Amino acid sequence: MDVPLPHLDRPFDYLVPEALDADARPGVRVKVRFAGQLVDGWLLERAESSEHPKLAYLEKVVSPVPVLSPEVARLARAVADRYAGSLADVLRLAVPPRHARAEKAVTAADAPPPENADASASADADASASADADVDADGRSGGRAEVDPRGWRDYPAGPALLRALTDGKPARAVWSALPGEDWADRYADAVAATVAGGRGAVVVVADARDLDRLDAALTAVLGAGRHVRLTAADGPARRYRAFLTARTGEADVVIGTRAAMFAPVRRLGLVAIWDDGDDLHAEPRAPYPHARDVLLTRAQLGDVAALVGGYARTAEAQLLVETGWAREVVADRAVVRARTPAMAPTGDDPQLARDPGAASARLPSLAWTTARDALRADLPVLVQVPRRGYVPSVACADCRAPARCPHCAGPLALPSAQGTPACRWCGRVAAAYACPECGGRRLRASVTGARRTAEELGRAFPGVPVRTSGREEVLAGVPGGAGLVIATPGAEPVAEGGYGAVLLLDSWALLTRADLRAGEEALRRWMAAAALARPGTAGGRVVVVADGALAPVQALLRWDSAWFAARELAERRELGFPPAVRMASVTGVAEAVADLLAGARLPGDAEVLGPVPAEEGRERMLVRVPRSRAAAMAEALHAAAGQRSARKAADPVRLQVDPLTLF
DNA sequence: ATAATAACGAGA
DNA sequence: CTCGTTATTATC
Repeated sequence: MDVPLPHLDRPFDYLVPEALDADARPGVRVKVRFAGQLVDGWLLERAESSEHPKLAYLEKVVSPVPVLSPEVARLARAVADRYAGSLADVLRLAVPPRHARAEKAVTAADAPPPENADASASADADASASADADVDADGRSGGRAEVDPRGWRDYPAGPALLRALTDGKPARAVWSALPGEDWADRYADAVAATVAGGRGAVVVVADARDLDRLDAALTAVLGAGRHVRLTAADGPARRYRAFLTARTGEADVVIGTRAAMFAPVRRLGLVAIWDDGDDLHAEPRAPYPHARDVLLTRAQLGDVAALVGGYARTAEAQLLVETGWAREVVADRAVVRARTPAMAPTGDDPQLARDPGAASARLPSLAWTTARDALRADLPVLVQVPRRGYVPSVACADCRAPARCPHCAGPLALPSAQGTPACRWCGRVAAAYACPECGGRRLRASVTGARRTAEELGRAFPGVPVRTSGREEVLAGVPGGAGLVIATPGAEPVAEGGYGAVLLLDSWALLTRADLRAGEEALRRWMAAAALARPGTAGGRVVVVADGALAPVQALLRWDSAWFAARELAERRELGFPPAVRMASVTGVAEAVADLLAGARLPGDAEVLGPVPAEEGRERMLVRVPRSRAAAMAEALHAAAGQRSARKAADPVRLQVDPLTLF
């Protein structure tokens, strides 16, 4: 039933009229009369009989295409259960809205497949045997030919991973990519290995740029037509068309943003996610599932291999490794050292005054000389700056001159509305700030975006082309010669041949966020930028403007995010934070939150924490349980939400399991 | 949303 | 004890 009310989150029985018998197959959309009105619904299964005494008839089959595959139906139920949500909410995410014209175009070409094509949904031998027969009949797969592991040879466990994929084994890997790694090529290899074994794949990336890169890499390996892109950004018609192409089995490799995480794929053999720490992987609509968890659930349910990769490792990925659920795929230290650019932290800057160029660019002198040297060697330089509006820097309230750190001339910023200003570069607190221009002591928030930084740097390095890549315009790549590239995190273009220097200027903004993931996120963004530099042996250098003693900075310098992730996970165990435990947040007006929690039959060892202030007028309570009680907690909260919705409680309450931000 | 149904209380 | 009204709950 396509109604989001949690107390109606269960199947209902209907009679199938003679006229609809042929079309009324599991997986089709239907309309039924429910409580007097016509509502949309899903036909989940056909049955001979019903417990229910008085059944109504199915009103209509919206379309005979069984868009909901058995595997996805099962997955959606599991995801709803994990996230204390309703099946209807998950199905809204899993099956894109119908587009009649697109449907006509696709189904005219080929008829929907017989149900036994969904071999991945069941582990039964008959289904997989017939699946193998299909492959040979298709002539699409040349048996079990081994795929060239190419760049995977740099990782001792890499070739074995590809072999396992080709052999159809449910291998599970957490991959830490080397700096300079062409991750898209490696993912294309993994998909090719899966396809060589006669199975399909789903790969999820964070944004359109990563998707384009993966698309190109896959086209190079598989050719066109074997894979399909599925992303909400393509619009309803193309999205539905891509969805149907996968559903009919015409394409058995689906790549996309998180809209693709539920994509129906015939004989699914591999689910993969790149850069699982990117917060774009968290679905903002109820029940707020995370792409990584949806894919891992899929792997778990379906005897499917899983690949979780990134330059940086998340605490969640670390947990997979530590529990033995997945194996890590990492390079040997010697290889890491050979590939890593030369890295140096810089905070204190006693030489600032002696470098007029650095002063005018408002850069610490090590950063400035590093950039200068790279430009002289005719190599591009990447400067990573905070996203506009991310953490506002401040200016004098009287004369509007930007407030600069008295010590290193870095921009000052206000960590919170009433906090004292602190330097974004060296972190020093400027308690007794006085404007050097007019002597004013009052500050106002201002924003120095990428464009402004670009202007300043352009003046410091005259004659050098300056490009910016940020929210408005994201560059995919830049040429190899001398040039400055100013980019916000996540928008760093790839440079031909690699950058000669990468300057990471936003350390303060990243590290001082009041967020559980601040350190992890900083490291992730730094590594993503540093990965674009040449190896140290080829002149690549990275300067991070931050205290070299900080753990995330240490992890960057050693290119060891596994170490950092282990540390991070240990800390979260100690503090009792996810992913070491399972948490849920309950958000709403105070009475509603209290009402829901009062009605929830939580497991005995559940802790209720809070309230934490949320958006205006709301409050937020956190429920914490050991991971072994996760299912019970989700069930209890979902049931309590059901009770409330059944008695039509006025104020809505938002339930989020493992929310991305806790404070 | 709306109908069935349980709960309740006033009047006979 | 019944009838009429109101809260509750299920909705195939």
